Amino acid sequence: MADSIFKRYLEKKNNLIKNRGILQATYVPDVLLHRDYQIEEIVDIVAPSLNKDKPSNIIIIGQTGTGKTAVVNYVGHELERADAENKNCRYIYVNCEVIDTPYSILYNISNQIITDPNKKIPFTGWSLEKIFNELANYIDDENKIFIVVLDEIDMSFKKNGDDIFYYLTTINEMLKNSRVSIIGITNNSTFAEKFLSPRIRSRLGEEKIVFPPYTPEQLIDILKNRAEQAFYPNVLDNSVIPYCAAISAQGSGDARKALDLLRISADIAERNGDSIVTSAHVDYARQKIELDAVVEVIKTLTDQSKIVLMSIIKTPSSNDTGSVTTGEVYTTYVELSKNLGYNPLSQRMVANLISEMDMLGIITARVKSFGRGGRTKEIDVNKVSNDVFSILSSDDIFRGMNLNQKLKKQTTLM
DNA sequence: CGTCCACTGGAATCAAGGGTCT
DNA sequence: AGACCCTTGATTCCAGTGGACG
Repeated sequence: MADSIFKRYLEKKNNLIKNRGILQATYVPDVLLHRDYQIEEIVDIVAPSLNKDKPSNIIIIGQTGTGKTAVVNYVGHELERADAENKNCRYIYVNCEVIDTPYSILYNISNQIITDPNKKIPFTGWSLEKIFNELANYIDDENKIFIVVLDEIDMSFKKNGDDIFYYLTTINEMLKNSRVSIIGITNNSTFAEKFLSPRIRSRLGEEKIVFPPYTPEQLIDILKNRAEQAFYPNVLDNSVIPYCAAISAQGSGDARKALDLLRISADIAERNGDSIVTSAHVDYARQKIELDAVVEVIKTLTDQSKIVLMSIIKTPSSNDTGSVTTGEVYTTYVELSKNLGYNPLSQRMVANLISEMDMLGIITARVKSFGRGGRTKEIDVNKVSNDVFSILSSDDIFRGMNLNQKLKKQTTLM
C-alpha cells in the first residue's frame, strides 16, 4: 500500500497524548476534585425533592472555570439516578448564554418536558403568555418536583432584564401538583445584589453557594488527575503541571484555562515532534491561546463593528498620549463606511459598538472628562495591538482598500 | 465656585423578519 | 389573508455628568 498523505500524522498521532478527550473543557470527569463541600451543600438543599418536597431556590456564584456547571450537572444526574422510579423529580438544564431570550428559554424548558413530537412548541410565533401557560400545564401534569438550572443567568439578564426569572419563580402559584425549584448560576459575584430587582432577589436567592477559585495546589491536583489518564507515562516534564497551574491561578483559578494550556502545550510538543512536554511549550501555548482568542473575537464581529475598529486604528491621535475620542473616531468612521459602501450608523450606535469592543477586551477605553472640552470615552490606540490590525486588515470587507493611506502611526503593513 | 462642553448611559420607539393562529 | 407574537438591530430622545476653564 502506498504511503498515505497523512502518513506523518498517523505515525506521530500517539506520541504523547493517549486520550485527547479527557483534556477538553467539555469533558466531565467522574470525580470532581476539591468540590466536596459544594456538592454536599447542593445535595442537602436538593434532597427533599426525592420525597416530593420543594427544595429552596439556589443561586450559585463563582468565576469561570471553578466547576459550577460540572458540579450542578453531576448532582442533577445523581438526583435523577437516586429517584429510581422516575416518580418524584426531574432535572432540567438550560444554558442562558446560548439560549438567551425569554421565549427561547421557555421554549427550551418546555420541549425538554414535552415528549410527543406533535405537541412540541414552535420555535417562534407564540406569545410568551401562551407558552408559559402551556409549560405550566405540562409541568403540573407530570406531578413531580422540577429542578430547573439556569446557567449563566447574567447573560440573559443583561439583554432582557429579570422578567423571565420572575415568571419562573412565580410559576408555583399556578401549579396544583408539581413544584419548580430554580438553580441560578452566575459568574458575576455582584450580579444578585446589583442587578436583580428585590422581588426576584428574595425568591431566587433563598440559598446562596459560592464557588471559590481553585488554589494553585488544587489546580495541580486536578491537572495531575487528568494527565494520568490523558498522557502516556513520563511525557510531561515535572515543571509543566505546576507551571500551568501557576499561570491559571494568577488569573482567576480557572481550571478550564489550566486544562486548555496543558492540552495545547502538548499539541505543540507533539506537532513539533518533541518527545517530552516542557515549560517552554507552555509559554508558547499561552501566547497562542491569547492570539487565538483575539482572532476569534475579531472574526465574529459584525461588519459595522469591524469598520468602527478600523476607524479607531486609523484615526490620528490629536494628543501626545496616543489616545483618541469617540467624536474623532466617529468622523473617521463616517468617511470610511461611506467609502466601503455602508450606510453610516448614528453616533449613539457607534458609541455602543465601542463600549462593546471594550468589554470584549480588544480595545481599552475609559470615560474621561476634558472639563470644558466635554466628557468622552478615551480610547487607547497604542493598546490596540499590531495583531488586531493585521487580522482585521486581512478581512474580506477591507479587501482592495489601501489601508496604509491615512495611517500615520503604523508604517509597516505586516 | 459655578458654568458648560461633548459626550455617556438608559430607555422608549420603530421597522423588518422570523413565525403561528383562526 | 389579516391579526398577533417575539427578536434583533438601529434610531431617537433626554437627563446626567467630571472637571478644566473663567
